Amino acid sequence: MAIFPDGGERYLSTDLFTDRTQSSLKIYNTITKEKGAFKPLRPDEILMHSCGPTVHEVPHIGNFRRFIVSDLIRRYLEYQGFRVKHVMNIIDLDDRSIRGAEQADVDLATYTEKGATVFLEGLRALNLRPDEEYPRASGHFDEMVKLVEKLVQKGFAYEKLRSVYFDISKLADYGCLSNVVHQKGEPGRTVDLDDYEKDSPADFTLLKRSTLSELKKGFYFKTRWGNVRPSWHLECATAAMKYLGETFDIHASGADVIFPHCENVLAIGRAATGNRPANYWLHTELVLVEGAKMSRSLGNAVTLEDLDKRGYRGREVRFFLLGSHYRKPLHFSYGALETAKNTVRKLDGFIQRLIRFTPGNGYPDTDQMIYDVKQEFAGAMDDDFNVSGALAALFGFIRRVGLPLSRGQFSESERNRILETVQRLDSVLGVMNFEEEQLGEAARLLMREREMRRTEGRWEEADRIRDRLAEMGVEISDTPGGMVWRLK
RNA sequence: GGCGGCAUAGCCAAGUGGCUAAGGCAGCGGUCUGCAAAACCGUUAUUCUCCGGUUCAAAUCCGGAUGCCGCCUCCA
Repeated sequence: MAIFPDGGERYLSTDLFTDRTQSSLKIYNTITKEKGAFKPLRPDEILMHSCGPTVHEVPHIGNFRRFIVSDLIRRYLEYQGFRVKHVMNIIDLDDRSIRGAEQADVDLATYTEKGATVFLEGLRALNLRPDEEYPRASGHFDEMVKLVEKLVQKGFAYEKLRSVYFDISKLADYGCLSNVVHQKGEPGRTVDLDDYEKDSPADFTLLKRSTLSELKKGFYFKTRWGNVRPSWHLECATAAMKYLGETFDIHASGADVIFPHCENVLAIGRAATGNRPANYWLHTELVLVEGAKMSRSLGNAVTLEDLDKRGYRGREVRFFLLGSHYRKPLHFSYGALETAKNTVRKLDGFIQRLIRFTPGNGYPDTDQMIYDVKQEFAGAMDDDFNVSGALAALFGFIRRVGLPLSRGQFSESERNRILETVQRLDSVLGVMNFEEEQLGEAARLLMREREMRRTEGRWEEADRIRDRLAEMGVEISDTPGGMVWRLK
């Protein structure tokens, strides 16, 4: 047993102890229905695909949840020392976009621009790490056709009345992701057989014959089968395989689209290459509002803009969407958002106190505390991204640091190590603010004036100045060590 | 009807067989303060929806009940 002068923390956290081939991360895989060890395809780089959004309208925060989860996963893998290549395709070629563009009498690109722009702005507001690029379905039609040709050649797809369908009876184990079993003559409840011209109602669309009005407006692509538009499943499968290759590590999506969408992306990949396109299939649960799925059609959708108007910033929304486990539904309410806001404020206060700290003679437990929080944090995240456990570790650390910090016991280098640790944990969470708050000259003068009034015992005047500072957004507290302030 | 999932304090939430059931928010008590606020200290579930079973031992496993959510091949 070696004894390190600094408690070993710095030594143990170096790369010497990071064996990436032996990652202790466990991930729940929707295909196997169990948590298992994560084994990356390559030693240093993770390839990850997230089903992107449709952009026929402005996204709501329920849409954003799974992107934040993808971001959390990506950040945690990066925290573990992996490089992550993440691809998220933007679906700007779906039926609703086409219908919307038709009705608005504009071309498709114009129609989808707003949704796409607001979506990308949302990613920034919610502090998601940017990808290299965000491929759009509309720019990848040739690749889609090539993929369909391959499926037709291999006998997995057929043309009927100028549409091309995927024949699921040709693929053994179709349904292995969602467990949807196809029984003869017993289609699901919502199947209206009159709407179908496929060989079997269970087959899914790859390329759909364009309607007359779509043809008139020019919303179609020419192929050897006729004038068509692609299906969402084909778009997703094409983008993932183009940017990540035939086999990648992680496919992330929403629990509401396991079937049919992800099942069909999996089917296309397996049919085309003989292998599963992704090894790990993750699905984030939904955001619920008063017990029902948040969706535009139910009229309960809340957008980032709505929340911004009510005074909730991106970091606060991020914390709310991040705060509970991704495989559990998340109940939206303004009360819950208020909780998130208070919690983020508490974190901000802690950071500001660390930044403006009073140096002391040193606190011997510092390195042990740092070692513990990193262990607990990683232990929780390794367990299928247990954010609640990771946050508990963080808050436990903050509590342990709190007393010595309030007494001014930490040395400068200890304070710096604590700050670095919190920064490192936040490289995963992405909810904290490490910029020192600045005070304006006017506020500074008022504070000096108040201090004078207080020493003179003119309490009413001092209180009036405190109120004025509060109006300016500066919160004043009188502590044994003197007046302290922070921004509201 | 089929498939998948959920139920833990006032609210949110971790815990999937064994140490006092994490943590957050809110609340309450205290220290400090001219008053406040912040900070810090302390406190808040003999019990995990209900009933039965297995076990030396169950929030955790099994059976059943109740309530709730998502999906069921158009579209997303």
